[in-house]
Amino acid sequence: MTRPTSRDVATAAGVSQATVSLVLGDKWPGRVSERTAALVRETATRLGYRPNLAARNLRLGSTRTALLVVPALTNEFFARVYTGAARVAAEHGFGVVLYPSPDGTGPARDPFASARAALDGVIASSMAAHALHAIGGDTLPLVMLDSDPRAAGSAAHVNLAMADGMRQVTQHLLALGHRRFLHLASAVDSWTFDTRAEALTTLLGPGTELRTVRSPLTADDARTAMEAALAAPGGRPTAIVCDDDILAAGACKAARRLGLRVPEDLSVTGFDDLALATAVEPELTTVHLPAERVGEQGMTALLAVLEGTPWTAPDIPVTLVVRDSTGPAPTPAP
Amino acid sequence: MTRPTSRDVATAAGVSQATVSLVLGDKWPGRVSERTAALVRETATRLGYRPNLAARNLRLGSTRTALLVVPALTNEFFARVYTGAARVAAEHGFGVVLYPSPDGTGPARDPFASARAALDGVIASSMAAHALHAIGGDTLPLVMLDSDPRAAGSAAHVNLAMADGMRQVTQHLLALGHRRFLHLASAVDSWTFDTRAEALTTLLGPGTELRTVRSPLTADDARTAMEAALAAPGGRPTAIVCDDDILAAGACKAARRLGLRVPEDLSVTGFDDLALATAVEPELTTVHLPAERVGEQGMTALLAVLEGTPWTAPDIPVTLVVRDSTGPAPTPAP
DNA sequence: CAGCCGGGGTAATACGTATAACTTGACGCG
DNA sequence: CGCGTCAAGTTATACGTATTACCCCGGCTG
Repeated sequence: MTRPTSRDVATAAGVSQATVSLVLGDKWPGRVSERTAALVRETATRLGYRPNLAARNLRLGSTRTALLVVPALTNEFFARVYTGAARVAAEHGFGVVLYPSPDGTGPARDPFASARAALDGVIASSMAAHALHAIGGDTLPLVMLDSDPRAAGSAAHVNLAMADGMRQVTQHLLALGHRRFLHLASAVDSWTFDTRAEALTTLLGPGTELRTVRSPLTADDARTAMEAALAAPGGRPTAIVCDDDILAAGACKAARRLGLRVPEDLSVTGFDDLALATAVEPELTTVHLPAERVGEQGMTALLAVLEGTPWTAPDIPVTLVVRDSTGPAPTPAP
Repeated sequence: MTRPTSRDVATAAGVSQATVSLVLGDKWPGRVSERTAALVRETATRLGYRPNLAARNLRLGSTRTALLVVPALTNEFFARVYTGAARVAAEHGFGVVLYPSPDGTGPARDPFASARAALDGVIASSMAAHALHAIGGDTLPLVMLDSDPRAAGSAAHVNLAMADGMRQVTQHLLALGHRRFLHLASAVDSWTFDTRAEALTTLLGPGTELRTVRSPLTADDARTAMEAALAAPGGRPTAIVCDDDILAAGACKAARRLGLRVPEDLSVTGFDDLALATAVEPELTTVHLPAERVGEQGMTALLAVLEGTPWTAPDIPVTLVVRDSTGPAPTPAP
């Protein structure tokens, strides 16, 4: 009643276990005759044979499995990163296993144990890098996603052109005449967000004003932050740059609650281009981040590293998608 | 430069490999003295020893790993199912690996191979059941999520009380005076959606009218379907029941494009209670589905099945959350 | 003092696979 | 005719762990 092994197949087919292994591994240029090969294959399927992956992994010393470390899968962005990584992995006979909650709600246990499998390498989002390091994940081949290229030593990097994304946002808003900016920034401490903040600061020239509010990436926080910011003295901002579509949607909603129209009175931009961006009204002007491609390139990079090939690639380009949440700056009425 | 094995630890500590295994496995009631145990542990951490999971799995004949088969992780609902399953799994020393694209874009290969690890059991969403069967996954302990309890033979089931959810929706809308309904139904062929459609049909009494449009679960499809439905002759519906929040959001947007106000002219309800539901305006009246609990119970059920315990549990209750997208039926004006 | 017991450990083994090393006929060629 | 060659397999082994069965020795008991 137990699963058949390669030896069972061998016995049933009247050959040796080695032959079975050779046939099923497609390793028989001239080792096995076509006749016996066919016999072995037929027997294997007849018995419903499936190789024991644990045994194979042990023998080969490699599991063809990568660990993807991300903050939370419920964030559509990371779900898409996973999808991309898993696709490339599958094309190369690899699997991807997740470690989604290093700082989240789950029990913060050893990912290498929770993976329940030996790992060949790790792909880690910078937003979970601290957990990685605390655990000793740096003993495995490592690819970092969206992390500071100057840090992290020898690890391969896959980065989005975040600074350029912010440049596109800024230029778009400046061209529309905006001068008073509010940056709804993520409270998460990460290279990604630092880079954006820095880019925004340097790109806004003289004659402009920038206020920054840091908050967690939830719509509620956006609302609270907005109310405080718009009630502040000294003239309210006309453009709100958000680190995330969720924040942007929250900002739009908060604005309307306060009696402001978007985009007539207030322009709002986001980041990510999630499904949410086109579900809300007005549809969000936002920076499209090709999340799947991040996953794909991350896996590609890891495969290269595993082969010993040095890997490097330019930042993944991002593009501003102009929709309905931005418009000309309002003329300073009464 | 290669990873240390338990034998390396043994040699370094001056004991046998068996002792190392005993100590690290916490299997020493009186087998090993406290002194040597401490020595072994110290040596292990000093060398950075990590047990080879492949070898352990082979030896134990179990990997403590479950496969979760879902349609797509980018659907927030399934991401949350995963999260719940992974949490319970981790509490029991189990891991969860995903097979997310049986009918999606990815290469539809053998999930048991793509998992790259021997599996102890499978948790499968009904929306991917066909793929499971075609592959032979029924040879493993199986838990079905939201599938027909009468089918699938002996497999354990974890179901949401979908019919009751639809009942709450219907009663809510009937109480508001609605009599003309449009059901934006999912085109996916699944017990989940069939149950809802059936419940809706039977719950709507005489004197009511129901039209049904089946479409994929995307906002764009909702829009198209809406335009067709509202332009149809014979009086337009006043209540739109959607199988999904994404559809509902699309329906709201389409309505507004057609010059109809929600909820004054048209009431809209969703299903799932995704983050989207509160991000859009008006916030959606929708049926809250505790997705994490589905994952948790799925994993709990699988653990029970693996222990040979028969498992059964009542349907998971769902609750209608009334927000701003539903209101009294408009009085039939001119 | 012999026997026995139990604490503290070790040697040996099996899990199922992939592959290197070896074997065995049959055959071609000098 | 003898030897190298080659096709077609087979035998043997190692991967790293968990666990069973065994061993040794000091002390207690009768």
